[in-house]
Amino acid sequence: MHDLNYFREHLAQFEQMAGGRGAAIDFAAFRTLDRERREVITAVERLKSERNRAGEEIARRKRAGENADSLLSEMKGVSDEIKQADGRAAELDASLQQFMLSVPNLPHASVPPGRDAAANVEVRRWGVPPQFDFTPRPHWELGERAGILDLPRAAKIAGARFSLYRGLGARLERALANFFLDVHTRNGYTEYLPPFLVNTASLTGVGQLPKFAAEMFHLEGADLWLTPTSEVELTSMYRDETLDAALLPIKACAWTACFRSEAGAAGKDTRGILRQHQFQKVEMFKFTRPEQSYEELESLVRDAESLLQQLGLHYRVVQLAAGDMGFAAAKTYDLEVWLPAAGTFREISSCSNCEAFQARRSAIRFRPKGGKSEFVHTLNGSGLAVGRTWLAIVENYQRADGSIDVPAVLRPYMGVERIPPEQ
RNA sequence: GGAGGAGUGGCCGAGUGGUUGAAGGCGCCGGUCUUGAAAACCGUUAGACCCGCAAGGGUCUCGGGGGUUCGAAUCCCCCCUCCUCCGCCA
Repeated sequence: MHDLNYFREHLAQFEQMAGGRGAAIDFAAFRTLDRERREVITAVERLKSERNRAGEEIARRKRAGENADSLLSEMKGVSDEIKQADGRAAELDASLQQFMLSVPNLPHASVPPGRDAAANVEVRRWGVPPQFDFTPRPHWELGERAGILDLPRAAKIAGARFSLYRGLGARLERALANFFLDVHTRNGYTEYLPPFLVNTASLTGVGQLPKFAAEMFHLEGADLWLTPTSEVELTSMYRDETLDAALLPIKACAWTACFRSEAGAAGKDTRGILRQHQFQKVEMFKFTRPEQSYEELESLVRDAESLLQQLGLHYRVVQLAAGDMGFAAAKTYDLEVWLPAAGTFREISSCSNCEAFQARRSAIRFRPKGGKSEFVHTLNGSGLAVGRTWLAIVENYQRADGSIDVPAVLRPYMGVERIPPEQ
């Protein structure tokens, strides 16, 4: 969310941004609403000021044993007026709030313009694609043959877009999560294990609500949703707090399951486990001072990259264009890993600086030495999506016989050097 | 799930309808003193919003929401959170 005064004074800039992002925002409605709201507030505050003054006078007269009946009956009328105007002000306030909550973040000056992924810019590449003297198989074939992934039975348990890992497949998933967390904690990120269910206030604070309710699972009869990403939990743990400035930047990481309804994704990536209703992710998160957030974004990306490098997976870093970024992000880098069966790069991590957008919604501040409190900047990045790393390893490390080599860094976690072709 | 208790400013803690945005203490920040520091003393110390070029003025906020009243931290109703005991449970 944006600062109301800033928004009002820079409307042209926001109108331009909305055009660039393809966001439909009714600026005319805002102007009307904003004007009316301020008129009503000004009027009601004048009445309240009058009431407060009269209240003091009534108290004074009563103490002095004088009669205050005339003032009392006069104020009765004023009080009714206030009640009415206050109701109207509350309505307008709520409408304005809803409007402001639906305005996406402004892209940083370094973000390439463009409405969609076609305008994204490749920043760098690492490694080379593995060479095969056979046709590489997709992970669902390899997984099924090796007995480490059972999608038909997952469908029996829960339905399409759910997975059931088995044996060394389950172990690989667990090994990856442990490996990621071990690296992050060595790099100074504090490990958290948060709730997987989150409330409406938390989702609103990060920008997931009110606009993206359809992309999540909601519990019946409770104000709880299945978390779509632990970015929600890690942001919200400090909601309504003023952080100790000396502690910034604060670095956190967490392993959680993530749940997405993938509404509107029908027909996309239906084979395999690339796009699931439930997947695991290790998230990296930072709370920083405003002046250091872009520097911290670069190091966040490098922290994510180092995981792929240690795993020996070929990848590229892509900077997202304005129109391809998430609602809350001011600048985003995606890490895309090479998938040999499809012969394409696919997203495995997304690292964003949200600047003060989430901090303002969530009221997360810090106080500079001797100064007024300010909003922190929040950054998040996957480090990494575990399920997608799983399938990247299976595909990139496959051998002709259908067995899968275990990357060296994972062997201590796996206890084996290779996943055999049949189990 | 049942019974009881509690939620006040960065923290502790007063306050049961009328200069209480809130005593007092602690902490923090600034200053005086000091070669420096400590101590002592003085001062400051939340956020949001509205009017205003500004200076400044005003409104709201005592877990959240609603109500009673000219006026509510103080009275009433609903909800939330925490604590204790019971039940249940991994």
